[in-house]
Amino acid sequence: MGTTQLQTVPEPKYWHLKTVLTEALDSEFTVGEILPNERELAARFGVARATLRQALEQLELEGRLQRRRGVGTTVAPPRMGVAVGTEEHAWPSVGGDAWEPADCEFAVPPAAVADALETGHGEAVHIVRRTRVNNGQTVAAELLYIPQASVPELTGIDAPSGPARARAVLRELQRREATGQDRAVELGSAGADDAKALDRLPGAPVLVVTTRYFAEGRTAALSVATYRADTCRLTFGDAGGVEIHHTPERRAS
Amino acid sequence: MGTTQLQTVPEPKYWHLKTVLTEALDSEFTVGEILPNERELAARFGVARATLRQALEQLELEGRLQRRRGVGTTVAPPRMGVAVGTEEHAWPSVGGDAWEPADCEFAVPPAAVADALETGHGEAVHIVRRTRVNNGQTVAAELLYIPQASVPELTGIDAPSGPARARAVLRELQRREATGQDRAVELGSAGADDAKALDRLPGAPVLVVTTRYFAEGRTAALSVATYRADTCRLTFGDAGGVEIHHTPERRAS
DNA sequence: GAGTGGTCTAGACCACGGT
DNA sequence: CCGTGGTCTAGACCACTCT
Repeated sequence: MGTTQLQTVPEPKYWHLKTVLTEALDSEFTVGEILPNERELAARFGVARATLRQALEQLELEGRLQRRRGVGTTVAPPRMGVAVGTEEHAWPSVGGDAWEPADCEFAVPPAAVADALETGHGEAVHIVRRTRVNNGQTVAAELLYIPQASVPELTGIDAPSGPARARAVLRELQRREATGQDRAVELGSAGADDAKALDRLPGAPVLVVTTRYFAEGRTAALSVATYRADTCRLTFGDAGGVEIHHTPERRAS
Repeated sequence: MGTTQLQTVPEPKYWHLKTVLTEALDSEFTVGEILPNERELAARFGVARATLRQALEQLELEGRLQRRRGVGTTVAPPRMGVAVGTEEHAWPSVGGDAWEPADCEFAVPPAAVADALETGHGEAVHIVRRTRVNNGQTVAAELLYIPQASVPELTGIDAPSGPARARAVLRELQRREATGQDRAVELGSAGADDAKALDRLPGAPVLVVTTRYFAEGRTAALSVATYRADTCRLTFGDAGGVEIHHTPERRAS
């Protein structure tokens, strides 16, 4: 079966639209430029707005467009590479990339998390919430589950919650030199709280990175981090990750 | 799953619908079970079919449902963990997981690929196409770009194309002991050919894994693999990857 | 042929951002 | 306030799969 498809299959309109728009983006638009609004684009292409939107949704999924209610549709910059799995716990901000502790509580985690942590199902753990900010944009929201056993020397004299508490727990965890292994990536959709943290609408596509941290042979912590799928390219390994662009980009002047 | 009333809340209907359906899936359905058709579901919830479909689309994106035209909507099994980055080139089928060479050609790659390979822009390379089959399902389609310099001893006496040729190129590449590094993962949508290989519709969400292989200090090959985002959870590292389930699943009896 | 999901239309109203 | 994208409706027809 050759790659040439000269079949008489009717290509869906939104698919053809997407192709046309992609070519237009490559040749006639610059990063950050605002597209005509949906009603005008639909009229220009002679399709219903819903059909036009189907094409725009795909392009947004692929990171080519950015749409914001009340503002408009803009041409998105190439996805930013976000390193995963190197020095996740690095405290100092390196190259405009940093984790910012947001909150901490001591509560019972979901059953599935308790299983992975090998703790009892009713057992409370430290739950640290933090966000990852890269070049001014929040690219990820993370929930870190840390059993009390992993931070035994943590006393209760600090603040019971809030960023200060989060910092204290993380500092204690870091003293144990937990190393991340057993990492998994899958597609998900942002929940209400994650969506707010990531400045997206609920249901926005996210890449869910689940990491199990080990220290001294035991599971020291479990991290569930949701990354914006539209703007992020997750990179692994020591180097910066491969970057394959659709087309040599023109830059806004 | 009774007829629940939708309140006049700022929460979108499809979002609430998704929540209700999620709970129903957890409690009242078993893996593989067929849901009522869209028209009936829409009527049962008192919404338009388009709205119902919006909820189903999200659930399919999250890997909870599987929809097939002409068949129906079924409850999807938990995502399968697919190891990435360990023994990608492993020849023998291990545990029902294997790469199957499909084709090979000698052609000029896209400019972006040539850049990553550090070859000239007009220079032809070997392009191997193969698919990854896991437990009977095709979970990934890959394009492997291999410069002639990486397989210098490859002679032209073999078949010029086809699976046999693909096997020969891969064998030669493996002799160089290329190791994968510099890996990146991002969200994409399946093209026409990938969609066909993955048994999905064009535009289906995929996880694009880009890997640069090194041998003797040089870039030996570049791999662009698209994994089905609905059924796959990509796992990294030596172990099997973390598995977080929504809910303790019931099994079809 | 019957039944399913996939595409498409032409409207309407809502929520939000900037003025 | 206006203009934007987001949600929603009630239809219609098409492509596909199974029997």
